[in-house]
Amino acid sequence: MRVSELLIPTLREVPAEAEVVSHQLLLRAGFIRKVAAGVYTYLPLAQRVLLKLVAIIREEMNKEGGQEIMMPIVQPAELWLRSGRWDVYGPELLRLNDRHDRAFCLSPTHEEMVTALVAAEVRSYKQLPLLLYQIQNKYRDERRPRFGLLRGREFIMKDLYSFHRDEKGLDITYRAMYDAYTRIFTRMGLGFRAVEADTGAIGGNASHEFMVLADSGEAVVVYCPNGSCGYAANEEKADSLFTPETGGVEGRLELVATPGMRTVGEVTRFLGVGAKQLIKTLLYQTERGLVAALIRGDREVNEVKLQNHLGVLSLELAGAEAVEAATGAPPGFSGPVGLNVPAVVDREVAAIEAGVTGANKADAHYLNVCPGRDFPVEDVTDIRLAAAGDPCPRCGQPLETVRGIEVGQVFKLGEKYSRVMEAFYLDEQGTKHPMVMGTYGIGVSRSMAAAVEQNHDADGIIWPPSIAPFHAVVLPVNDQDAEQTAAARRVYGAITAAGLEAVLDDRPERPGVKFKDADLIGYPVRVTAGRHTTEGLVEVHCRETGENVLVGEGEAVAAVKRLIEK
RNA sequence: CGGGAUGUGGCGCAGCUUGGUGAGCGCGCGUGCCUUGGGAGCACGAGGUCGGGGGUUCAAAUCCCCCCAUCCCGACCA
Repeated sequence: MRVSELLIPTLREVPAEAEVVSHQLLLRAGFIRKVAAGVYTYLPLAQRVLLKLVAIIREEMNKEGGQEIMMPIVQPAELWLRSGRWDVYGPELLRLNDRHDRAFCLSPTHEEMVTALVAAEVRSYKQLPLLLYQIQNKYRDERRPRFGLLRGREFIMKDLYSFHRDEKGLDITYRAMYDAYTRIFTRMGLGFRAVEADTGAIGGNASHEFMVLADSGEAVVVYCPNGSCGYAANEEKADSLFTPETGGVEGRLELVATPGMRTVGEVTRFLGVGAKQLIKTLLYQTERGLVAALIRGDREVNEVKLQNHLGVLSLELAGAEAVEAATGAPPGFSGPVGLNVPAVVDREVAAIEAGVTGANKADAHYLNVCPGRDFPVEDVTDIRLAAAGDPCPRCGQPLETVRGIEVGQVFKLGEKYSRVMEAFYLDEQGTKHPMVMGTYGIGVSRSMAAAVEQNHDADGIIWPPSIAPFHAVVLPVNDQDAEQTAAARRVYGAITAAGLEAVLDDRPERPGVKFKDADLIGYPVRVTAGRHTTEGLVEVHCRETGENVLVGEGEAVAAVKRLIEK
């Protein structure tokens, strides 16, 4: 294709709204344009990349027996009322009403719809397992869309849903999907890591997330640097070895004045004690009422762990009024002594001999607080957030953390949806069972942005060849030079005839403009027809390495191939 | 949802404090000349409801009120 005929509106300046590099470069290089906050149009170059990503995904899904279907994005409320998620999903579900005032939503995911379909059409164990997938737009009314394609309100997802007669069947497909995902992201040229993920309060017993490692990622991955161990989990799921430290020496409970000292930092400085001796008391509001979480002063609560432990659907820190009503003191002075709220005690707190806590009185703390003596220790568990430096739960080496962009997740759903949507099958004996389900997602549009986050330099994008919009650009330096333009056309023709995808930059622009655009757009290979065409030579340049070789016109195709296949 | 900021031609911005002069600058765009190995130069030119609505005033991009949009920060670790 000719660049003069393509819609590639590159920008010299960075649009003010773009914060992260993938957003900036995709805008500048003419891949995307914003329509509304978190909603984008994909221009021709982006569409080509998306089609490549989709082709890779489709191939690997089909290889595992997936059958592609298409489902409505607009879905009736009844479907979501049946699963209970109409109420649970909250404001992130983009809802709308039709002219008859019937309620609908734009689907953020299709478990309900696909399970209803299978419930209606599949009856027998002979029809299982069944793997259905779709690649479509999905919607999430983010409270705050940001980072361009990384956190949009409309995004493209591949979701595969698997239906099995039992856990054993699910395990096989789960493993197959895990392997397929590994192949997919490898083929996309992404540096990624599969990590253990949390399965949430309801259902499910295994999940992995596929993280593209990038500083701009919103997710934190905790991993063990010991290669032979290989432990890796997302921050919410991550465990660490329990290494109890008995802080302090048992003594008499003592009330001290701590005027205005609310935070751990303030209290430790004021009293001259270590943060490890502080017992933070956090009050959470749940649908079953207030709950206190006790955690060491130098730790943070892992709310996912806490929520799972409690088995509640909603969990959020209580407001100042609620804290005051329950403890009699403003936030900052809460403590477990005499507190009439059920408490979850972190196992590290239980090990403290004599700690410091809020006194449930404004401007006062207790010293020498003994767990068990001064307050009941009944519900002990691990509710702390793992952090860098903690010992690995498997091998004990210090853990490290890295940021990542979640591009895929595989999840064992179990029977949660099949039960509520009544997806049952009959076994050989004619007995009815709920189907066992799995769900496996890939963020397609997000993967494109993640690829840019990971593959760029000061000049622009550096597409991995497997997902580049075109493999090569052929660039005549001087568009007035008949020899150069003729050579460029010949090489372009040879490259495309060889089955590669190329563009010919035939614009009547000065060379600098064409070079800059080529770097910005990130074609993996550039073929330059310049001064050496008089000797029958063209330059073949690798965007990634900067490698530049002069070859005879006839060898240009082979040189391009070598660079994109390496 | 809370806080902050911004909204002026396609993009990036100035002008607003202290109301009144032809609404300006750079880039981009069109035409012509010229130039051709890293976003050239000259000339001419097109293009703007100053986010929207209301108000104050003889007069509003500029002051006041409301709304909308966009971006950033935060969303409470006691």
